[in-house]
Amino acid sequence: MTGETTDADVVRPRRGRPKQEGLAERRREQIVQSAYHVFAANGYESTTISDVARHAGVGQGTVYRYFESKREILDHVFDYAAGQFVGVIMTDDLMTPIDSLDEFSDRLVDIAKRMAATLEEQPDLLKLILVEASAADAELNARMLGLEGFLAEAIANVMQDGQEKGWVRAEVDTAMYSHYVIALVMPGVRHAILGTLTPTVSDRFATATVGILAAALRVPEATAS
Amino acid sequence: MTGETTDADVVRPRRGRPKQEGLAERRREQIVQSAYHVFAANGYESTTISDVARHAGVGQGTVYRYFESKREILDHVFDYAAGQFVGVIMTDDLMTPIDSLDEFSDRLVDIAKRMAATLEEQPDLLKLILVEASAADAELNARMLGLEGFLAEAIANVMQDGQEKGWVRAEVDTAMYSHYVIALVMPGVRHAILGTLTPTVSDRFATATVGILAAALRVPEATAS
Amino acid sequence: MTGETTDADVVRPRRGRPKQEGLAERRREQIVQSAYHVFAANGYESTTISDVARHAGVGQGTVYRYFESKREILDHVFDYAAGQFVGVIMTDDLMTPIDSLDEFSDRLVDIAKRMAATLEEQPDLLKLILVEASAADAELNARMLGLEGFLAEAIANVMQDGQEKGWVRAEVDTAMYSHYVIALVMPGVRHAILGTLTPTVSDRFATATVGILAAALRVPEATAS
Amino acid sequence: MTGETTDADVVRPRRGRPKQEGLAERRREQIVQSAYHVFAANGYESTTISDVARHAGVGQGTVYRYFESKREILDHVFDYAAGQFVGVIMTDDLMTPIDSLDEFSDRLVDIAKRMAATLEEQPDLLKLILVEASAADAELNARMLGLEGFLAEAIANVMQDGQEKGWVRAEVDTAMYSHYVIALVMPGVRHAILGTLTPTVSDRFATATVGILAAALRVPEATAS
DNA sequence: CATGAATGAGGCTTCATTCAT
DNA sequence: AATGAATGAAGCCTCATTCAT
Repeated sequence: MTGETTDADVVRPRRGRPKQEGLAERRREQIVQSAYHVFAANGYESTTISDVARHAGVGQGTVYRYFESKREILDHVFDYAAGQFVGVIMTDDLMTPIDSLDEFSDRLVDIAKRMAATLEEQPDLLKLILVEASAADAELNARMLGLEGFLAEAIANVMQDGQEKGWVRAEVDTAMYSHYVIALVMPGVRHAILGTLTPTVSDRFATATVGILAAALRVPEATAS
Repeated sequence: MTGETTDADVVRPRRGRPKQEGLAERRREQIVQSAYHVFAANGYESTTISDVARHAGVGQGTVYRYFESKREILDHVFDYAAGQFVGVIMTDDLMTPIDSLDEFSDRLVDIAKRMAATLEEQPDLLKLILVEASAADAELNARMLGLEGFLAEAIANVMQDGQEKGWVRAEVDTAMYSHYVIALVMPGVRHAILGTLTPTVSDRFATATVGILAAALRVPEATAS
Repeated sequence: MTGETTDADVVRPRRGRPKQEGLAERRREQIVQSAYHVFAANGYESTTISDVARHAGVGQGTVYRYFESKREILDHVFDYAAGQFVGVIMTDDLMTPIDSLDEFSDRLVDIAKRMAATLEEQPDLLKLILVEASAADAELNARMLGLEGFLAEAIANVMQDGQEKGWVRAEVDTAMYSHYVIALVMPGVRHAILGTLTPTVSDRFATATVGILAAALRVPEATAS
Repeated sequence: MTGETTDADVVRPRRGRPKQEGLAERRREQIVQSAYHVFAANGYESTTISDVARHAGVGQGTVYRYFESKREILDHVFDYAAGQFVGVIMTDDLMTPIDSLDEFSDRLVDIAKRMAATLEEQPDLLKLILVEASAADAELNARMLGLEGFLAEAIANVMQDGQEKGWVRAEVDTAMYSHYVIALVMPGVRHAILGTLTPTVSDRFATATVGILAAALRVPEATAS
């Protein structure tokens, strides 16, 4: 109120506990990751905030300092999981052009391997994306579809490029087939989620997936001719 | 559990009028069907017993005369939905032998059409089987996989027969591919669940599915050589 | 119970526990009264639903079978208290015409006595109306003012009648004074609320209230002369 | 931190710079005033310490350096409000003797005007004293009554003096009537609290209040005689 | 001193399940 | 057999208060 406060009072130069920039973000991540695990383990509805807090090693109240509601946490968990998922698939080498069906197959197998590896470490990743997301909520479901659409789009581009380059049959409905590429990965993915994936079985899945895809896309051997 | 509870009350061994033997069964079905609808509409967790009872036109207490718990109802709902689902697919003509890839394709398209029709009437059918079942519970999830395995088995048989008859490539890993047949149906199914299935789109899905499958199974044109 | 339940099922003739018409209303009253007591004793905010339920001798869940929320209970409690309050004041004899200031005073004293008696039995009555209502909520506050306005209106009517009949000074602003009649009752009321009202003190309040009012309304002595 | 926490730390007996002795007191006032505003705006129970701190422009923790508990703040807020309230009424000129009923009336109108002016600036003042105080707590309620008693006492003195000087009827029970003076101010006050006080209405209130009071106190015109 | 992060007790509310009629 | 009333456990969320920095 009065002027004679020497200088301070107005500038309020770092008084009190320093605000620890970044703490908030770290806490959010910490909580989201914990939520990710317990949601995946028990399902969203069956998980209590208490569970999340305990797993994160914080009090329940703390959770609410960083998220408005349980539902908001799920949103972030989905983003987190989707981010990881996409991260596994979308690597730089994905962007390099593909010039033959074999390359495409290799690339797919590559991705599949990476995914398998990731899923081995984080078996919950897809359960969360696939199951919890669809069960939770129409809105989240839509976002999941968005993610799928995004992937399909990328795949469709590759296939179109392949058509131009001649290693994909011209008749292929790329917009459709892209979704089928994803669908063809699912059987393997599901087993991975369930944890029943020995290397042998994994190979069979890879072979089958690639075999079917190759057959579907391959330009008919200029038979006879 | 078993009958010998002195005075019964549990089994009520036909004393007096046998009552309508089927009455109890009818009530159960009535409740299961109601639960099926409301579970599919709102999800298992978000549905209250009250909702089920109201939809069934009975009191909540009555529900508990026929089912031990909410969870048990879900079991039965799953069975109900699975039964309907299988019923659509497993018709007599499925049992008739298949002698060519075209026949196989036709048969698939046939099934797909029947499924599409069913889903149009009962859009919740698959949502329940696919989404609610997996979200609810490990045990139910296992049963869902069992159902899938059962279907895959049937398909594998057909394909093996096809190999013997020569209209399926010998290299095909039938045990695996059968799962992929199911996987290839999924993109269309998902759209059906979401209700975004115009006839045109439906056709594209059918063409794609059958196209891919045919390519995958087809015996290479007597490459002559 | 009725004989021929042969087919019925449509008419559903009193099956199950008879719905006990009136039970709901009784329970509501029971809960409202309990709430009335505990709210008055501890204040609305400091009272828990558990308190209300315990006082009513029911489970907390039961409370929510009859009221949507704690706030809704308060509404009903207010109505209940206001009803009782008005009931004490608005008796038949209040409607009989008044022909002199003395009669008016007597009538007021009468009401005051009845109120004092009521307050002795239910010391919380006014605390609830006056204090809790105003503290709780703008809306409830408005309703309280409405009640006051209603009373004032009645009093104003009597005074206007008195002006016509000549026992109230013509200069009196009846619309205003009516509120003051209520205001003049308040000192006594407050003491009653606080429970510090011996008969002697009560008399002094009555005398003072009536004395002031009489002086305010009285037509100047036989101005004639 | 510092080693010599021996005893000090609490009193901090002027070591080094005496600090600004009044600083603590200023902080307290600052917080009390903020609390006063938010309590009045939202009610005591609905206000959080966070609200108070934010309004005061300090951290929540800081609040607890100056007050033991939320409740203690309310105490001080009450004192603050009461102090302001009394300050408006108890001015020097109040102490000057009063020699006639007219003077008394004038004085009352004067006070009323000052109060009206104050309430216009600080509409929350009385809401806090009247409503929040009574709702919060028996102890605070008692203090409120104490305040009222204090005012009544002062008024009673004036009236007694008036009796001696002859401008107040001898029959007047001054100890009682003093409370009624306050009561008669209430209708106007309430409207002021509610903010529904146009100048016209204000005049009517003033006229009515003074009119009633004058009638009640006035020595009967030594009629005839 | 000041601060904001952390916390856990506790409140309101929902709902699966039991039970008297 | 059927019903709806009753219940209490449990969940989400708020917030007064404590404490490390």
